[in-house]
Formats: sequence, C-alpha cells, structure tokens
Amino acid sequence: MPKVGQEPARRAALVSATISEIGQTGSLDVTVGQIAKRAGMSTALAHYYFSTKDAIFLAAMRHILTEFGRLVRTRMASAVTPIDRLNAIIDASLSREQFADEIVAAWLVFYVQAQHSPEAGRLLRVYARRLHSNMVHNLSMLVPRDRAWDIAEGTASMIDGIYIRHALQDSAPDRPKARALVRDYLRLTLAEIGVRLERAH
Amino acid sequence: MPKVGQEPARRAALVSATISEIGQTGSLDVTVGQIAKRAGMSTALAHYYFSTKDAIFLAAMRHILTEFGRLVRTRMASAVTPIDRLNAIIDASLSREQFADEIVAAWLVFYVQAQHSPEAGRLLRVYARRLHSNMVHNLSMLVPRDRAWDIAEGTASMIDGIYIRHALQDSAPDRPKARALVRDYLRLTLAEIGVRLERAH
Amino acid sequence: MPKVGQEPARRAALVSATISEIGQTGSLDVTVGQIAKRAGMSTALAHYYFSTKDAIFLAAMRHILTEFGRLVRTRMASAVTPIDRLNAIIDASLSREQFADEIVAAWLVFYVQAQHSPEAGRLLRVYARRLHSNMVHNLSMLVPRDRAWDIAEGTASMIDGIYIRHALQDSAPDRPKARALVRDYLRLTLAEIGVRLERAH
Amino acid sequence: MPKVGQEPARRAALVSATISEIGQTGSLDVTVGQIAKRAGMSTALAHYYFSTKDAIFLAAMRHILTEFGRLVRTRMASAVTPIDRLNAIIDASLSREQFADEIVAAWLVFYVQAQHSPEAGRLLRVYARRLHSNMVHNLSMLVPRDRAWDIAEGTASMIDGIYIRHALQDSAPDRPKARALVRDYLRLTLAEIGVRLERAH
DNA sequence: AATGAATGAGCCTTCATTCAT
DNA sequence: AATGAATGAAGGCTCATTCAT
Repeated sequence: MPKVGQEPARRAALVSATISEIGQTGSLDVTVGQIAKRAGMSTALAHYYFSTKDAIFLAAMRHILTEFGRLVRTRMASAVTPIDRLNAIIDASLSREQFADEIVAAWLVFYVQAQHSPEAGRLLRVYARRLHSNMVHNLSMLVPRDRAWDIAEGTASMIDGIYIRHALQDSAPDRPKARALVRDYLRLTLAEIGVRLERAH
Repeated sequence: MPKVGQEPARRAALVSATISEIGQTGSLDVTVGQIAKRAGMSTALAHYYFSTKDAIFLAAMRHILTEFGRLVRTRMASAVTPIDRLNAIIDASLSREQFADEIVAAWLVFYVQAQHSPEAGRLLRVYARRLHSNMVHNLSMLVPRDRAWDIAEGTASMIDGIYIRHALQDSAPDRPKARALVRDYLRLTLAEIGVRLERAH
Repeated sequence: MPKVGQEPARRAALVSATISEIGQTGSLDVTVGQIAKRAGMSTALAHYYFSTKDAIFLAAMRHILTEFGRLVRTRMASAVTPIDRLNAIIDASLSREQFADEIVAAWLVFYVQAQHSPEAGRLLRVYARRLHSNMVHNLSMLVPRDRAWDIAEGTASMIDGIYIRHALQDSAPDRPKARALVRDYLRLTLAEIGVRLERAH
Repeated sequence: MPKVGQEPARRAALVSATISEIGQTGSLDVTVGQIAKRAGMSTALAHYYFSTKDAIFLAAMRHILTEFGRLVRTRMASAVTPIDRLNAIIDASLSREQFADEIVAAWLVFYVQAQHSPEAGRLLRVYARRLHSNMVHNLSMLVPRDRAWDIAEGTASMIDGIYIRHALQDSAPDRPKARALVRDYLRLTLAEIGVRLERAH
C-alpha cells in the first residue's frame, strides 16, 4: 500500500500557503513556485493536487468564504433577537480572524480576480447574495421589506468599504472602531423607523 | 513638418489606453504591448515616454485621481452650505463619469496595486487623506470634531464599498440608489446630533 | 490468493495499449500515463514491468513484427509454388489485420522511432532483411539472382508506400485494390522475363 | 528607421534550421530552443517570427513541398512527350536534392506529423493530390483513364516506399538504382497496354 | 504485486525592456 | 520621434521516473 491519505493535508497546505502568499505580497502575481515552496513541496506536486493555478486560487477563495460562513453561523447560533443576529453578522465580518491583515489583503485580491475569472465571480456573488438575504431576512422582522433591502445593502457596503480601506491605510479605523461605525449605522437606520435599540457600546 | 510637441498627446493616449485596458480586462495583467497598441504606437515608444511599466500605471492612477479631484472641486464650487458641500463630494464620487464600469474596475485594480507598490499606495493615501480632511472640515461646522471624524470615515467607507460591489455585481444598486444610500447615512448621522436637513430625494 | 503469474498478462496489456494509443493518436507523443491507464494499471506498475518508456515501445514494435511474421508464415504454409508464396507475403502485408488503420499508423510511427532509436532501427532492419531474403529466395526460382533482388525491393517498396499513403489519405486505395496493384507489379516484372502467370483477379 | 528587412532572412534561417534539426535527429522531438540555437537566435525571437512551434513546423513542411514542386516544374519544362514528363516527375522525386538523407528523414517525420496535425495533413494531401493528378493527366494520353489512375498510384507508392526504406536502411537502393526501379515499373505497365518505350538506361 | 506520492528536468510561451537605425 | 528587432528571465505545466508503503 502506498503512502496514503496525504491529499487533504497537502491541499490544505497549498490553500493556506496561497492565502499567506497573496496576503503578504498583496497581489495576484504569485507564482505556483512560491506557493509550493511555502507549502513545502515541488511545483509538480502542487499541480498533482490542483491541476491548474486557477484551481489553487479558487480553492483558496472557497476556503476563505467557507471559513467566513462558518464564523457567521457560529456567532448567529448564540443570538436570539433579529438585532442580535444582525450584529452577529457585523461582528463576524469584523472579527479578529477575518480582519487580519493577511485575510483582508486576500479578500481584496479576490475581488479583483472575480472581475475576470467567471468562476471566482460566481463564488463571490453566491457568498454576497447569501449574506444579503440573511440580513434582509432579519431586517424584515423590524422594518418594511424595501427598507430592509436598502439597509442590508448599506451595511454590507460599509463593511466592504472598511475592508478596502483597511487594506490600504494604516490610519484606517481599528477593529473596535470599525465595528462601532457599522453598528451605529444600523442603529440609526432602525431608529428612524421607530425601532429603538441601545447605543452600540 | 517635424512631429514636435507630441509628447503630451502621446502620454495622454497611453494613460487613457491604460485605463481602458485595465478597466475592460478588470485586471492588472495588462501588457505594455496591449496598452501601446490601443494607444496606436509601438511598445518601444511607450517605453520612450514612460521608462517603465510601473510608471505608466502610476500615471494612469494619477490621472484618475486628478480627474476625480477636479470633479469634486467643480461640484463644490457651486455649493454654499457645509451640507451642500458634503453632498457635492458624495455626488462627485457617484457621478456618471466616476461610476462608469471601466473607471470603477480600474479603481479596484489600483487599490490592489497599492498593496504592493509603495508609490501607488502613497498616491492613493494622499487622495484619501485629502478627501477625508475635506469632509471633516465641513462636518466640523455641524457636529463635534470626533464625531465628524467618524462620519467622514463612515461615508467614505460606504462609498468605497459601493464601488467594490458595483465592480462585482449586476444586482448592485444603481447610481441614484447608491447616492440615496449614502446621503441617507449622512442625514441620519447628522439628525442624531440635532442637525435637521431635508430627506434625500 | 496471491496474484501470481500476472506478469505476462500485464506486459501484454501494456503492449496492446501502447499500440492502440500510438495508433489512435498517430504519434509518439504518448505518455506512459496514457498507456498505463488504458492498460488498467498505474504508471508505477508499468515501470515495474518495463523499466523504461523506450522498453515499452520496443516491446510493442517487437510484438507487431512478431505478429506479422507469424501471419506470413501461416499464409506461406499453404502455398506450394514460389509464386504462391510470393503472393502470400503480399497478402499478409495487406491482410485485414495488418492493414487496420491503427496498425498502419503504428507502423509509420515506428519507422520514425527507428530513425533515432538504434535498438528500434535494428529491430526494423532485421525484419526487413528477413522479408527481403524470403522474397529473393522465392524469386530466384523464377528469375536470375540480380533481377530477383530488384523485384523484391520494388515489391517491398510499393507495399511500404501503400502503407504510408494509407496512413495519410482517405482517398488511398482500399485493401483489394492495393493488393491488385502489388500483385500486378509482380506479374509484370515476371512476365517480362518470360514467366507467365494468370492475371491478378 | 529600425533595423529592417530581417524578417525573410530570419524566417528562412528558422525553416532551414528546423529541417536540419528534424532531419538529423530524425524525430519531431525537436525543441524550439534547438531550432533557434541552430538558426543563431534566441527562442524568444523564434516566437517573434513564428507565433507557435507548430507554425514553424508547418513552414518547414511548406518549404519542402514548395521546393519539391519547383523542382518538378523545372524538370518538366524541358520535357516534351508525356513519358518524358512522367520520368521528370520520377527523377525529381529521386533527385539529389530531395533524396538527401536529411530531407528524406524530414519527409518521414512530416508524414507522422500529418497524422495528428490537421493542418499538416491538409498540406501533405494537397501536394499528393496535385502530383497524382499531374501523373494521371500525362498517363491518360497513353492509356485508358482508369488504368492511368492505377499506374499513378503505383508509381507514387513505390516512390514513397523507397523514401521510407531509404530513411531506415543503409542497404536500401541508391539513387540510380531507385530511379531505375521506378522507371522500370512505369515501362512495364505501359508496355502491357502496348505502349512501347525504350528501356530505362 | 501494486500504487499514491513525489520530484527534477525540461519545454513552450510571454513579456518588459533595450538596441540599432 | 519612432519602430522593428532582439533577448533574458521567468512562469505554468508535463512527464518519465523513483520511493515508501
């Protein structure tokens, strides 16, 4: 019997190496060689597990999205009210894990990748849509449907914007401040409709 | 007749070609050859005017930023109240010119470029800072300083987020809706402090 | 039950797979992987049985040559006159088995292989020489020795040429026509010397 | 003005290098690097003139076919009778230029290439068809049409066969002998129909 | 006997950049 | 000012071959 069961470990190593490499160089100009080296194997082996460079990238994207999805679900599990759930989404987006420099840089790069890789675009769009409908669902319990749509869009945009600015600037707001910013937006939009909730702490 | 004084025209052609090419492919994987061809000249000539590929990219970024700056200034000129000026900034960001698919795609790409090109980063940061202080300045006439900082950041983030989402999705909000979203954010944050302004139309 | 005595079967499978693969792609650009897959085993195993890719190719050539030799011998067994025996050789060369598209393509490829693989060259030369002397032997009973040599060469050339053209063209003569062509050549050359034989049907 | 007019020379050098390289190694496993080196330039430049490796090969084939075509036309120009013209074709095929080891080896390789490169196949088929109809045309003046077709096919096959055998064997007939062989075939087939022509010298 | 895992070497191709004219 | 010509350096991918189990 051959040396077996290496596949999951190797694939994981490659995915992780890809994210690190992209995150650190902050660009898509990452060679399979760099990735493989960081993952501790030859380029040939990288191609053995992922037939193509694009496949590696997609796997890395999928990993980040999945990780994020898992995080959202975890945080939402312990929430009871719709508002708690909305805040859970915000907090997950701006959690220590997701807001790590490396991850944020990778996100940005993937957004660009999505502009010309149909598959990457699909992936990102699916995630965005899911998140959106999740928010709309919870918002609908508090405000009219059409307003819910707007608020969800506004919240998501602000989060994405914070990401993009974080990737670029040192002077960008830190995690707590960023969270407060988004929570505040939510609070205000809801307050207008008459939904009262305590000030974001 | 010697072809003299061609330099500005050639440079402009290259810059414009660069933006188009990047905007249309939605990526930085744009060769000097493609740019030169679109600009109607040889690669050698492109290198004659811009010593390096990076220089071309930087010039293109500079152009977009300058263009945007000009637009903001124009719109602000006819504004009288601080609020008018703030809305002018928002409107400039989401104007037909800036919100064109091609331009938005280019912006996104430049953000990524800024992650590993120090010069590009500096450029983008200067622009962001300028815009930020511009907003803070106007906001300070209406709300306390620290609050002004937050609102400026929130507004800018939302705009950037809208850009990023526009680049990716077909279902992203259109221009008028996007503008309403941001204006609304502004209105609400100000209203909380007691500043009353008419509802965004 | 230990899988014992698998060797001959495995080798045969590989040889057959090699011929099919070469015959179908019509080129030497056949990977060990393709061959092994078609033979239903791993590349590693293919290398276990044949230490090297060249060895696989040589075995395949040897197989085709052997198969052809067997065919010639079989057909000649039931022939009585020299002319019958000569026709048997022609018929064997253009038999349904040998004239199959796949086999013809493989032949052609092996001819090329022989140009730079000394071993392959030797193999092919041995076969050619044997066939030649076989024909010369039979022809010598009918015509002078030097004439016999020429006729043998002419016949063999024509057959080889028919192969090459068959590999290339759809409009090449079909099997019966091809056989008639070669038999006719033989008949005419012999007739000139005074040997009379009935017209090829 | 740039260093100009290099194109024809460079292309010719590459074509010639390709033929030499293929002819000498006797295989299609010839790298662009080898070709470029022999032609005295970098691989990049080779790709500058021929976008693709296949394009180089096709150009080489085209060159050989063109050269051969030219040779046939030249030889036929000084021929008066149909028989002279037929012999001119034979002689051209077995001329010193075409029968050079290198050229013959290249022919064989191209035949294989034609098996999986549609474009190469087309090229070779066009040439074969042209030669065939040329022969048929001349033969038709001497024998019935259907017989003409057969004789043309037989002659062409014999020539092709001689090539293939020449590529492989040292003991293959030399040029004069080869020519005599084919001319003899022609003489005999025609003689049968009653066309008398002097013995091939 | 059998195979998944692993790799070094190599090939085609692209590209930014330079040079000669 | 302008460009065809030229190249070094790299990158993605393939493949024969070997190894460990």
